[in-house]
Amino acid sequence: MPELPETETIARDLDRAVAGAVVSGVTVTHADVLRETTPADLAVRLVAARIRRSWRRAKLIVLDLSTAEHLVVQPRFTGALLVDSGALALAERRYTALALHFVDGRTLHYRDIRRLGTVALMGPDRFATYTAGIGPEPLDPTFTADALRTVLSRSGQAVKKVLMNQRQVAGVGNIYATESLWRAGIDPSRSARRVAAAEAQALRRALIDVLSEAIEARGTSFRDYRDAHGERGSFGDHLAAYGRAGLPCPRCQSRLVGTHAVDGRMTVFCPRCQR
DNA sequence: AGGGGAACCCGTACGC
DNA sequence: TGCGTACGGGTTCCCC
Repeated sequence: MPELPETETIARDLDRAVAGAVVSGVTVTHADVLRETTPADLAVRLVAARIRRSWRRAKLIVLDLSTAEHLVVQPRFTGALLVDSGALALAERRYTALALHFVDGRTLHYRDIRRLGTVALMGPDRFATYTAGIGPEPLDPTFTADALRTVLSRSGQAVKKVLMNQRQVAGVGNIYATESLWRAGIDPSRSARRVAAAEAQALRRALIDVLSEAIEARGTSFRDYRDAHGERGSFGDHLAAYGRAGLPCPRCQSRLVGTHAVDGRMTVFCPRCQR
């Protein structure tokens, strides 16, 4: 389940690997991952295009093309982008849904075991509209405490749910919402608009710190996540709350509680130091 | 507006 | 051993 740090890791690795590569062909083996395009249309629009760069927006990997179009990959749970220079094992290619072949002989696989992930091809206008609907990037300088407070004040929903809503804040999912709320000492179920200014400031700090540290660690490998080299991230060793229900809170030693009460998603928090 | 539920998909875990 | 079924998980969409 790649969130912001995992997606950032993939996008950076991919940028090093395939920026400048020119597409020579496209193979679609599972068309159901495609959005806003078809296999035939994809081939027409991608062949001869050069990949300008690979970057991240929210939990999306965006490949900018020389045609001014954008290939937008949303890996969801099991999606992965793997660069094959000829050494990729057959088992790794088994779940390829889409492959871009490059003039230099390499292949970029979009592999997705459960195929809930998506790949869309968007023109510049469509891409602009699409990204305009996504909330601010937490690591952007414009994501100030005031900006976060404005977002939170607009909703009476649980603060954790608001953090995870991509229209409100970009790139934050269950792991990093859980961790940042633990660090900020805020109960995940508390109404967003009841988060005070000082708390919003602490929450902003916690989000930025947690996400930055996780990028440094190349992400958290829970279940299937692997980076573009097939490697795991190491931030899992630093999680204080996520996945630790029943274990002692690292801050106050109280027993961490796991609940599905917020948005039907597993939430772990410390009932003593998160209020 | 906000809440609930379904759909998307298939490996994994489990029951028999 | 094998077959059948429930489950999870982020996002979107639909309905109340």
